[in-house]
Amino acid sequence: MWLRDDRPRRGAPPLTRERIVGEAVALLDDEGVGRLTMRRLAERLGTGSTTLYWHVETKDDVLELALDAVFGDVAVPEGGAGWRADVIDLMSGWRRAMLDHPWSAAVLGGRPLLGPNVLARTDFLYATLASTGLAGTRLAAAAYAVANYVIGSALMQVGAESHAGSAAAGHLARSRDLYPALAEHGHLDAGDWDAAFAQGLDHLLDGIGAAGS
Amino acid sequence: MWLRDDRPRRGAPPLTRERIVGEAVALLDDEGVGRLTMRRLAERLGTGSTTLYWHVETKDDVLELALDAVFGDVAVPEGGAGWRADVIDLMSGWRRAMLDHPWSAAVLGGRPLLGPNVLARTDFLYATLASTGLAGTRLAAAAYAVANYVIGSALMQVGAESHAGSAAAGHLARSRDLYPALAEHGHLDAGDWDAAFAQGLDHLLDGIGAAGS
DNA sequence: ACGTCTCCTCGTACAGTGTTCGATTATCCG
DNA sequence: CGGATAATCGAACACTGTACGAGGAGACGT
Repeated sequence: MWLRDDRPRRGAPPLTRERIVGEAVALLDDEGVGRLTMRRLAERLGTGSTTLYWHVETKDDVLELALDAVFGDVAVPEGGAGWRADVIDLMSGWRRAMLDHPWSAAVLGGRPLLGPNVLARTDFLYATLASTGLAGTRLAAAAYAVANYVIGSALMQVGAESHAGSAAAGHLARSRDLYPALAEHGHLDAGDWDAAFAQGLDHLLDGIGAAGS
Repeated sequence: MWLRDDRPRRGAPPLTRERIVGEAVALLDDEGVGRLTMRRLAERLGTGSTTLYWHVETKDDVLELALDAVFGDVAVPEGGAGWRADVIDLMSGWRRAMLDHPWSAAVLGGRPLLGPNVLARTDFLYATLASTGLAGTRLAAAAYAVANYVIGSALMQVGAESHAGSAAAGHLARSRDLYPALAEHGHLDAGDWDAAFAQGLDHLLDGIGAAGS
């Protein structure tokens, strides 16, 4: 997908890959991943559905492009505020982007993240973490740990919230005796997601900081 | 889904929910999530496709059940080896289960994890982490952090490996100047996933241990 | 023995899906 | 103006999840 070639052809056509992706994001935001259809997408763009296949190889391409577009909204910090603040900054934005587009969690699975927007932010993460003293494989592992944590967090939160207000709470309460520890300390579903995310990230960065110096 | 009722009826029928789920897992392992079809699944079971809908409400139910079945393979440690070893033990098994069934990463997205197998293991995680001194919301956040990390790790690894041997490496090399830090320290794709996972988990547990005491 | 009821199976059908293919138009270069 | 090339489109195909209603099989009360 990211290997293909899409240089602008002659005479800017009214239908571009950018327009397709933009409308796809809007459609996904409006109706969710289950309702994204080539025909529906084309309708919103005022074209025939098969026309899309001239600009895009497959529906999966649209999803991949839309996903990377979401990460394009993540602000890359200016840097210089100290590695820890910069990482927290970047990762909070990353998480917010995923929460603002909940379908991104479903699209993420089993797919390599190779879009330019993702790579640019990953690169910043590497560069920032390098100033802890980590390097090479150990740096890569630390960067992956942070990225995996934020992605997992957003994923789980989206999943839990998709169930909000349902009978899940009652279900958990009913099986109180089956899951005693869970019942005692409270499932996170009703809790403060932001604080939990910040705390977990703190733990992880504590560990990384200790390892780096 | 987990709220519904499936007590055994009169006279054990040859087609049970368990058999359906078992065959679904086998089919997913064999051919991947894109090839799971009600008709194909029914064929492997020797029944008509619409018969499945008597045992299962929707195709999504099959996926959810299959997903929880995967987590049923995760061994719950005996406990008593110390909280840290126990957590590492549980989480390594969790990760291995997801890597052994790569489709699970794709199924996970945007879905709440409420299956009994997941809950039982989450409960163990809570109970084990409680012995660090954490409790209440702070315990829940720590548990979520660990779970999110392992899920994110498996997710990313599956995604990266699904691309193995493709032109991705060449693509990254070609954009060396765009992503300098990434190029310098090496992407993880070719690296040692197991070691990276262990190191990241170490970092996280270091941070949690320091907070708990 | 018989009707009845409940569990379970299945064939048919429908509305929709992603994608292919060939024909058709629009737009530029020489 | 001719012709190549960029872009659009309609029709068609194989396949999807699922609703619906018709049936079969065995247990039960009488």
